[in-house]
Amino acid sequence: MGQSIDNLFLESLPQPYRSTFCSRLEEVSLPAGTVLYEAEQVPRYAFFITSGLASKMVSMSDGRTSEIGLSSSEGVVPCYHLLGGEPIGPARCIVQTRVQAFRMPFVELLKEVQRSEPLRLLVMKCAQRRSMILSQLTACNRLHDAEQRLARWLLTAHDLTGTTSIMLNQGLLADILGARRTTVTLAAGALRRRKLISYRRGQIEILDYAKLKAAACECYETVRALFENFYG
Amino acid sequence: MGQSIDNLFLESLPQPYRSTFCSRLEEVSLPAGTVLYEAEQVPRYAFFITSGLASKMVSMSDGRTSEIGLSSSEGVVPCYHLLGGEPIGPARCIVQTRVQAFRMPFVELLKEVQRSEPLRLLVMKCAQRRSMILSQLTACNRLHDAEQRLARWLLTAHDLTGTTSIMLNQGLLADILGARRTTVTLAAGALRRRKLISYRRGQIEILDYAKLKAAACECYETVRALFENFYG
DNA sequence: ACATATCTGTCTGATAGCGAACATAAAAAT
DNA sequence: ATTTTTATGTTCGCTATCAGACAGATATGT
Repeated sequence: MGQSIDNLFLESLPQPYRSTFCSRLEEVSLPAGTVLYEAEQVPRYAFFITSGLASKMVSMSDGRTSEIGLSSSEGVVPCYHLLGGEPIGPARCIVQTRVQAFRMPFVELLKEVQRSEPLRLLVMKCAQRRSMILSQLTACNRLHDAEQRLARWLLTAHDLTGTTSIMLNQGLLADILGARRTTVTLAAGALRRRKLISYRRGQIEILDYAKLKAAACECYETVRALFENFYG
Repeated sequence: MGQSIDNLFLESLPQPYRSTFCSRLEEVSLPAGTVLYEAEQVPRYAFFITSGLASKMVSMSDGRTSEIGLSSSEGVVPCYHLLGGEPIGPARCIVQTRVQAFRMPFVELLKEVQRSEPLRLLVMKCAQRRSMILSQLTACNRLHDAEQRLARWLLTAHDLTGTTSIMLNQGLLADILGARRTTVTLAAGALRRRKLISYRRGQIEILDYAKLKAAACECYETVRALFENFYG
């Protein structure tokens, strides 16, 4: 029953606080395209995703975009907005594949983070991990080519969702990778020819995890390692 | 008299805590090339820079590098290592132009961050700002060309140090921008031809701030705005 | 003044990716 | 079944950057 694994952030809150906290959450199901928060705005809600994928995206004035982070059931969205400074950042967060999540009004969570030490400790740890991932991806975006980055993204998405099948077309992948759609077509075509993946009209299938990892840049492994033993 | 402005982080600690805290700091002067902390290692010291520039760099296994953050007197180095998770990240920090700083053993500061609320609040705010900068630069590295990024970097360095003159040769700029040295030569040459900058053997001068800003990508302004009114 | 090290400029061929246009194929709507 | 929409594949010329080599210029040390 690969359905609805719980959220790791919520799961690692200590009892009995966890139960109290969770009773204040509302469960929602959000289709692809839903905006979880906008750039340059205070988020309305914070989300604890239990399944699906959401991307944090930065858009430039010419309309080009690049993903700066991928979220699923591993933490809280938004994350660094909760650290006590102005909760307004340059990125927006958008659902890529239908998300199940628990949500709470953002300002309510912000207050709770100030009030509750266990909650604050977790938020800080998650923000730290997110920063380290961002560090690696900043360099990755500069130094690695489209095929390597596509392989890295697919592997990360696989790890986050626990499935080998990802519903996402090449146009959206282009937005994520900060490349042209035709560049994604070429990169995906190359991976398919080598039988590392298959796909058809928005459904991508990972066929050979080991070889796909070899095709990805080292950034995949660097980021993956940051998730090991994270919640003690 | 343009010497040694104070560190903004330290300055915004509330009294009398500030005096107590600062009495535990040791002043150091560190030449270009000094490593403030290594990748994949627990930092030995935390630094509160009062003048000079230090770059956080990520290196790939092929030896290519990219800067992921630039630090001067605006905060604390390292920053996100202080958030309570494992204080080991993918980046190293290296002095680019001689740094004056106050330092404290890293683990000592880590304990103090847990103990002192005003200190913790500041660290969290700084980590949040650093994350937002990282977000923008992740996309910038993907979407903008070498000349735009060079202009952005020079302007940011100018803002951080308060000088129009930066001591740095093109080889180091190439490491920072994640490009070849010849690419930097071309980009710098183009900016010089347009009289936005001048340089000779490692000394870069900003000649026309406004035009240089126009030559830079929007990321410069986005990042700069994150520093406005930051410390209340 | 000279030798040496370092920094900068330039050239070459090769490649990745852009930007735009258009063709084909597969799903969805009627 | 036919039409419409959407996703994918392909081509083309163009540009930025890579990767490597080498020459010239400017500091620095003696």
